[in-house]
Amino acid sequence: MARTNTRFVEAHNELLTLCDKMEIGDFLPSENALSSQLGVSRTVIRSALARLDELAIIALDGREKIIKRRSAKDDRLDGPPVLLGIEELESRFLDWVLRMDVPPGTVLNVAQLSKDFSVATHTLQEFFSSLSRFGIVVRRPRGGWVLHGFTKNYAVELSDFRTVLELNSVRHLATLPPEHDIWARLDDLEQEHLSLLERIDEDFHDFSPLDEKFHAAINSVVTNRFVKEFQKIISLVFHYHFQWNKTHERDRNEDAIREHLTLIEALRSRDADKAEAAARRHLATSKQTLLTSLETNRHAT
Amino acid sequence: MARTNTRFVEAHNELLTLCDKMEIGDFLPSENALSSQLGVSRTVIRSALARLDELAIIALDGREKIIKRRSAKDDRLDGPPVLLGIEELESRFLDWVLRMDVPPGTVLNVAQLSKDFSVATHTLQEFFSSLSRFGIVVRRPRGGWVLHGFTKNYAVELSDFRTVLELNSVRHLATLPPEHDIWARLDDLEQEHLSLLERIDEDFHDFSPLDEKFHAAINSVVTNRFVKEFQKIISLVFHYHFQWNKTHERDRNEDAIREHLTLIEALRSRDADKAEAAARRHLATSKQTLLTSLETNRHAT
DNA sequence: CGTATGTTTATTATTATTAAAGACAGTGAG
DNA sequence: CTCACTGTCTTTAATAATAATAAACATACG
Repeated sequence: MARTNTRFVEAHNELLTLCDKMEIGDFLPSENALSSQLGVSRTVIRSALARLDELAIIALDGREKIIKRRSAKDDRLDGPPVLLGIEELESRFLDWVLRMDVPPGTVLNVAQLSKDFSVATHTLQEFFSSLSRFGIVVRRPRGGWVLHGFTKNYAVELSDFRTVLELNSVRHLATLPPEHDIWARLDDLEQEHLSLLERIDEDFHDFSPLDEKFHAAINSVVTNRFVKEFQKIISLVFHYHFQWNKTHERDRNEDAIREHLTLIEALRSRDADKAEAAARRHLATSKQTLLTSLETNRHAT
Repeated sequence: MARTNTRFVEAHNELLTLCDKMEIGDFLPSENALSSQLGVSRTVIRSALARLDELAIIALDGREKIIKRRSAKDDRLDGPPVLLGIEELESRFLDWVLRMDVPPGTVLNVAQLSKDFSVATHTLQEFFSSLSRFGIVVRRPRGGWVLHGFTKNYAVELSDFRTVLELNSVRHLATLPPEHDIWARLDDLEQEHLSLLERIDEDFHDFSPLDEKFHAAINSVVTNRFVKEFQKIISLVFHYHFQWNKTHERDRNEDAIREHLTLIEALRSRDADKAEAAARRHLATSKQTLLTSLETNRHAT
């Protein structure tokens, strides 16, 4: 019970390799030095040293920590299974929703999911709480969580919000000086789009990552933590749903590529109005595709 | 240890009053009926009934639950102290940051705060996790939280984000038909502004709530959960900092009132460009005020 | 045969407990 | 003396254990 002693085990083993690197009879550095070297607190170092003393690998005598013998395989400790942190959890959870096609309204079982994802239940709770800010999950009155996002209404509002943010990026981008990095990136992206267009019949599946890359590039010119935070959610939801909707995928993607190219063209001409119009057109198409995909999948409420 | 039995205690007491309302010798309804009536699970009802049986207030005999006697004062149970939920916590926490003038970089002590706010530590953790989406607090590498928001950079990015959202609202508002509610609300707000302007020398403190009301009205025309979520954070941070900055408060507020009036005027003329320009000017002033207030308070990084 | 109850299982919210971090004070070598 | 080092103690956060609850299932009664 209580927290895992991963840090202790790791420090202990690291200390072993450290001893083996030194000569028998040498003195180990001070506890303070060791703690800052291994990046753990002195408390951990002291417990590890105490164990090494017990194993007679070192001899503690006041300030002196004399190395007495080499370490054996058995001296090393096995730590508990490492649990994932909250960052890894995010992508794993969203991937799960995506792949398993979890419908809105599903009750999320914290105990079960924590096993599946091998995280502490506690970590999942926190994670859900943070997602609840975006309404993707909501807390039920008496405990428990429900997957709530990914409904039609949600999609509409998210699309609209995306449009507001991205039009702002586009307007800003059109005013940037020619020496800005973005122009080179746009040139590269243009090449990638043209190349994909040539082999669209076979490789239309490759559009999705390219789409994400393109929109990420556009938004990268605005350095704003709120925009970036939303970008993550937005790109997730869009690509999630696009994977569902397999109807006319080839044609949709071809159209989208052409819209992207038009936007790049307009941006390069530095005509803000033209660029905005092109962006607006493309975002409207995206929104429509998203809504269609919702209807064909009957996940809407 | 483990969770509180609040639900049991409450159901138990409710059941007592229910019995007292009926005649001695009557039969209580079925467990299912009671559970749906009191809004708790059958398990809770069964535990409560079992206790009432022990106290000889009712007699359980197969399906029959016969009322045997009236309840006494002592039969009622006292529940544990009620802990606050996560919603109440939000306002209490933000209020604490505001009043105590907690500087950025402060390490937030979950154990201590959970006592102060009388919530479970667990609840605080979840709450911080949700705030971390907006960067107001951030998680430290090995556990713990730091108050991170409310720095200069944060303020700049928040202002910019606010501008993007609010200009969008303004553009939208200018296109609304005359029969829309918003026009009447704007008329009312105009009167309130004019009235405050007349007595500005004495009542300039009254501007802050009016400002919030005005901006809330503008944004109310966009029904989007993301916009609304942000509105909450934005209005908090702005009014938080404005309370700090007492320099030239009267003049600042008078200027802001005039800017509001100009914006109302422009909106009513349905000239989108004019309205946008007026809004942009006002938001720029707001941003400047926010930055100034940060510098005078030396909380910036 | 349907409704009510008895029983079991699953799941969550919360506490108790331990690991780790950090503070403080004492100690001894230079 | 003093400064780095160690011993001890306090505080804090992460996790396991646990009680409360919900829900599912099985059984019995009318």
